[in-house]
Amino acid sequence: MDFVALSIPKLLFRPNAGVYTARVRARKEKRHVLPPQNGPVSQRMLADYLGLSSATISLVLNGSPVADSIPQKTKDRVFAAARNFNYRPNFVARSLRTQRSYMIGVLVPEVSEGYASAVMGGIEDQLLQEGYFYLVASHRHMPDLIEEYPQVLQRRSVEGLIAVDTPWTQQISIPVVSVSGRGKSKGITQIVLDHERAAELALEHLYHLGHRRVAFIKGQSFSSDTEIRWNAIVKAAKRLGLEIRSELVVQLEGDSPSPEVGYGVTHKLLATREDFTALFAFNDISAIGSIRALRENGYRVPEDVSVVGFDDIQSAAFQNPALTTVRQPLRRMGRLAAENVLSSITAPSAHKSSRRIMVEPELVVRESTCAVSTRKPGRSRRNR
Amino acid sequence: MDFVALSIPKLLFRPNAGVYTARVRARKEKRHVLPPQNGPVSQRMLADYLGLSSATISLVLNGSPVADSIPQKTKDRVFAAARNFNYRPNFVARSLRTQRSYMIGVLVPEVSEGYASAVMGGIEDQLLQEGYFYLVASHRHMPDLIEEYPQVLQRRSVEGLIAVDTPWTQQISIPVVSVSGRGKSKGITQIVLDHERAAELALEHLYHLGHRRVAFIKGQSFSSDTEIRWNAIVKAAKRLGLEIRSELVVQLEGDSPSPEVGYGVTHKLLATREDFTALFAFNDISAIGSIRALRENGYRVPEDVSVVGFDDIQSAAFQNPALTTVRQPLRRMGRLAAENVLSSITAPSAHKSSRRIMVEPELVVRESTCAVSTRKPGRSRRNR
DNA sequence: AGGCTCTACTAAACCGGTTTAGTCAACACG
DNA sequence: CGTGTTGACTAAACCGGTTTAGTAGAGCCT
Repeated sequence: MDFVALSIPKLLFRPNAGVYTARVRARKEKRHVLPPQNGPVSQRMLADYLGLSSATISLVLNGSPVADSIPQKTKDRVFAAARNFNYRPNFVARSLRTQRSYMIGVLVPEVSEGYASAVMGGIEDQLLQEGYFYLVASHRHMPDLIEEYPQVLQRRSVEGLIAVDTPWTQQISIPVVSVSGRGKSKGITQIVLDHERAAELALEHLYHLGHRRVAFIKGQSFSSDTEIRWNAIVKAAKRLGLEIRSELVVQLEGDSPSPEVGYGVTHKLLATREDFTALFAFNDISAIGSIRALRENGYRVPEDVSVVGFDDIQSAAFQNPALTTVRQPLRRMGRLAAENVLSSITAPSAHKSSRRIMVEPELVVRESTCAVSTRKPGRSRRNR
Repeated sequence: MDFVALSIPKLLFRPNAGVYTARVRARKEKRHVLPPQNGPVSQRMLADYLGLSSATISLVLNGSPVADSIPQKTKDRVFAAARNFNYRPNFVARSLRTQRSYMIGVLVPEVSEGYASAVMGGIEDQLLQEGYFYLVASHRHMPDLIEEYPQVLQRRSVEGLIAVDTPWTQQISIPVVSVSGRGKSKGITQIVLDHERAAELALEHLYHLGHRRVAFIKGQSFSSDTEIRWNAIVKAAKRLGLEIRSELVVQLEGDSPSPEVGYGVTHKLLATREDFTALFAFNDISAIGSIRALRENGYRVPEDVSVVGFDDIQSAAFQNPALTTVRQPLRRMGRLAAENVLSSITAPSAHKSSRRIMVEPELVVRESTCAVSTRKPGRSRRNR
């Protein structure tokens, strides 16, 4: 009784109570009203036009099993009207109800950088194919942004995250896949290069060419690959019996994405007047800078010093000399990352534990390496 | 009367009529229920906890003027609860109601390409700063994708579009800004390089160095800059009194983003055995390929042939020789594009007509150009 | 006692779909 | 004649906010 008492006022206070009833009446009278032409066509307009309910439209258009009992004739009317009026379901409304956004967040240090954009290319290939889009945020290695963006993206209702070359420490409730990131957190899937194999490829190549005094350029401390790659190098060198002399190891510094960083550090290396016949750079960018520094100091590449890069960026093949380098299959890594977030989203039970997916590097031999020259002492003499 | 008759059944058929009434009662009894811990906190949970309505929460948190009459004490309670329970409004729900997505669509030929990713860097800078995100789609110059993606993005409720290096013919109801695209459609804003100035800078530089026989590499026919840049070159050449000999003009072909395309076309040029002392390439990528081809044919760069590139991509400075090139301020163009979509969105009345915003190029002189050598005949002899 | 103004809030419509639990008429069966 | 069953469809809850129109109650005036 008080149920009625409480509820009746609701009726009276309804600003446009009755409009729906009117609509039903219109429907019953088979008044097929053409929707007035303003903005996009909604499901409701279609329903009114056809003298059906919006529920029916939804069921039919989505091919729901509930619509099995609806005769083909009616379905055809719905399909025809949808096509004629160019009906497009409102994505936001659907997202709200289904709790699906079909969006992935992508975290990168910087979009305009070759490494990240190559990976993004692969991510895109895969995602768009599966009907997903992605939101990108670049943190430029700033810790507070690395902390904040995952939250912001999650608030934007992304269903998963891909972190490229980004250290990851957070716990988050959506699937995360990292591409060559320092992953400490459990529960995230990592796509990593087989660094041991990469180091092996490069060092074996140099070793077989007769190089014994090899200099190294380590990556910047903030780069997530620096440590793991260095450890792999140490291991591979030990296996080959190649001595790593600390005087021949320098480290990149600074956040510039230009070869400048490799250039400076190589000058520093040369200033020590230590002897070496080969140089293994952290990446192609720094290798390019190194070559320039070597040249300016009177060394020929590869005759006096062989140089090996890493990554195989686009311009590596068109340097002078063309760079010998260890290729990371960046595009494939991006694609793998996308595949894995998607499968974690659609089958949340599987892949819940930390997984590591290794991809194999490839040595691309071009012109920046050659066998240790027999007239090597000549170079040495010139140097001292 | 029949109004009541029609409406009463609605009450009776309500599956869970009464739950709301119960909630109101709870509120009145000041039962501050802790929201059960599952998933993110909703506005409703906050409302129940505080014994207020969700409307109040919304009004207070959004600083609506309607909330002016609400005492500070109540507001503080709301703020405190929101903070304590880490309340984050559901973005999708808000989008649905306000019809704002704070998302922009970005159309590019290919994400992993240097040109597009540089522009995207600028777009991102600006958008993220203003609280917007963007969805990227790459069409790889495929006409059907160029047609389709704008629709798909619009269905995804983007509030504006930025088309980078993409021909644009459609009419669309949201603001569009193109960056160096062939824009035929009215109503879109274009960010374009001052190509006349660019051609002038490059040709004047070569002319003043004494070059009179200049070869040209035109862009691929699908690239939106090709035509306009070529016209600018023709115009600038005429002004300088520099003859453009059709035997010295070749055109890039194929969609490869590598210097390969410039390499092949330069070989073809050399095969004609026509004489030239300088080469103006369509972009840095093709200039790099050209230099390689020239070298392989025994020409020194810049002593025998000066080469000018276009764009000033990252690796241009670290080529050997470092490339002289016309710099496009790509990042700034991206930022401008973003600024302009945003202002079209927030002030739809202004900027409704087609606007063109020109940005100025800059000549970056490095090592790939020099004055025509006095021993130029020597080169010629060697060639024939 | 009735009317008016304020203050402090709330009900409920609304955004535009999806989905569950029904309804209702017609027919079949015992 | 009552009782299932089925075919065709719909009401309304729901997603989680925003926003408009309105209410209840207190204080003041006359």
